[in-house]
Amino acid sequence: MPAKVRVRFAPSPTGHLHVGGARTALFNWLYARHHGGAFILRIEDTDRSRSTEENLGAILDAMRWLELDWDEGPPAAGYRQTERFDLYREHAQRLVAAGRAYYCACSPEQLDAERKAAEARKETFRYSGRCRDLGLTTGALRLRIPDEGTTVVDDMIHGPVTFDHRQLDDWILVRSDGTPTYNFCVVVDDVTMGISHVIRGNDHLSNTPKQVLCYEALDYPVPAFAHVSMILGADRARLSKRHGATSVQAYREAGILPEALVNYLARLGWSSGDQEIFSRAELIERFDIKDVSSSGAIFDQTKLEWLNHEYIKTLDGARLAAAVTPFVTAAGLTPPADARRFVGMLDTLRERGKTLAELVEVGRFYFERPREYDPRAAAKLFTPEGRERLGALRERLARAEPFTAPALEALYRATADAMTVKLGDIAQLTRLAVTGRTASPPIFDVLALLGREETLARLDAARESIR
RNA sequence: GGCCCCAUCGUCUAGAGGCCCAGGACACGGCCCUCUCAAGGCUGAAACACGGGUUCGAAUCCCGUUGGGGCCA
Repeated sequence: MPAKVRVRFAPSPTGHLHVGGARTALFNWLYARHHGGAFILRIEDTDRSRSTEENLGAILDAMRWLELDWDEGPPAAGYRQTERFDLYREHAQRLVAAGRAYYCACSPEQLDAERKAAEARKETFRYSGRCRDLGLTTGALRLRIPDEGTTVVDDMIHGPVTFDHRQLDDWILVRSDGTPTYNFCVVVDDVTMGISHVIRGNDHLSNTPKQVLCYEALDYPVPAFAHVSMILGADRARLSKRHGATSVQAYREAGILPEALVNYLARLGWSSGDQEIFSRAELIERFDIKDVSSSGAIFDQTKLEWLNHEYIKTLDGARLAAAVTPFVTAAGLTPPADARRFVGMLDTLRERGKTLAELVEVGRFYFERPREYDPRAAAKLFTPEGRERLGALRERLARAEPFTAPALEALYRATADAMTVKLGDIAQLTRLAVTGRTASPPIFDVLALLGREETLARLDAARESIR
């Protein structure tokens, strides 16, 4: 029987949740949910100078927004590295006692000189191991690495990766000031938390043999590893701020739906046949770490927006309304009090905006009267003749019964015939008068949603503007 | 610099020796639909980095080159 699956995501609260981190978290989460295991959240906050509570809060918030719920982790105690120093100290002592680690008193200057000398000889610098058998009791604690042989990391994505011990240093576990190093904390944490599978970014692959040797020195079973490729910018360099938005929060603020971001991130480097859209349940069912690609993937915002649009098009009306409301408010507008009317408006908008923010932009006229009319269209349509037509339309609309889209369309078609003009002529004229623009949802839907009173008021205002 | 990882359309990918003169999706072009804009339907252009092997046969296996990325400094 395979051991119970326990995976973890370990962000540093030195910034917001990066989309690359979010994808790593997602893969861990999916792996846990697929196998009925546990997903653990651990906070790597040993870098006290750059870690803040605000960042931690923002990360937890982003995780919750993505609905990546954790089975263990904050706010429970013991899931922050700053709360675990006793554990690191204890394990360091064990290694010393077992003779697997030793103190090194070499000064930085000495090491530096050796490094320069090695460079001068065109050799790779590697710590000499001078202090190995001195039996020192202070200084930096180093792990004793075998001189010969290799360590093979059997990666679930990359397969076996061999590292020659001659390339590895006796690396430092604890600095001379007593603080444990990152790689050592990670090993101790993963071991003490019973992590079975370490799914993390590709940037950690090179450090893995050092960690494996540390597990072995500690006489602990080595977990399985899966190194996921990194997310790249358009220039194939690691995705960073200079490429634009990188944080989950930024996408949230841009009006991306969490299910769309999850779907996009899952599909970035992972696939299941030709399928593009996956519900969360399908993702959990289909996800297999073995299907994750070993090559880096460029973050394509255009495709994210396409996916977001797909979700916007199919989202339940009430949920869409709830999701859009903060964006309406943020634009300084107010959604209609009548929830059904609001949903009706959104139904005409959802095909026309790829993000929640765009929905508001494209449907702005629903929430406020046009402040101005498209100048080019106005020059063409708001003529004395246009004014007259608007007047005729106004009279008919005042009597239209019922004031519904199909009825209004019939009315307009009859009117066009009576005026011997094309439907488009009076439809565009009306659109400009009511929305101020030349593009909008079907104009009859718009009029019906706005209601008779508002429609007539806007037609009057438009006629007023024609002088 | 040393070590490690990676390499299919512009992008995300399918492909685990013959099903592939390479399939899907985004983006892009055309046509249709149409009160505008969208959405939708149909359709087009677009890739196995290069060079050697192995094999009857290679996008798929091996070696090298080139290019990109990462880690250690």
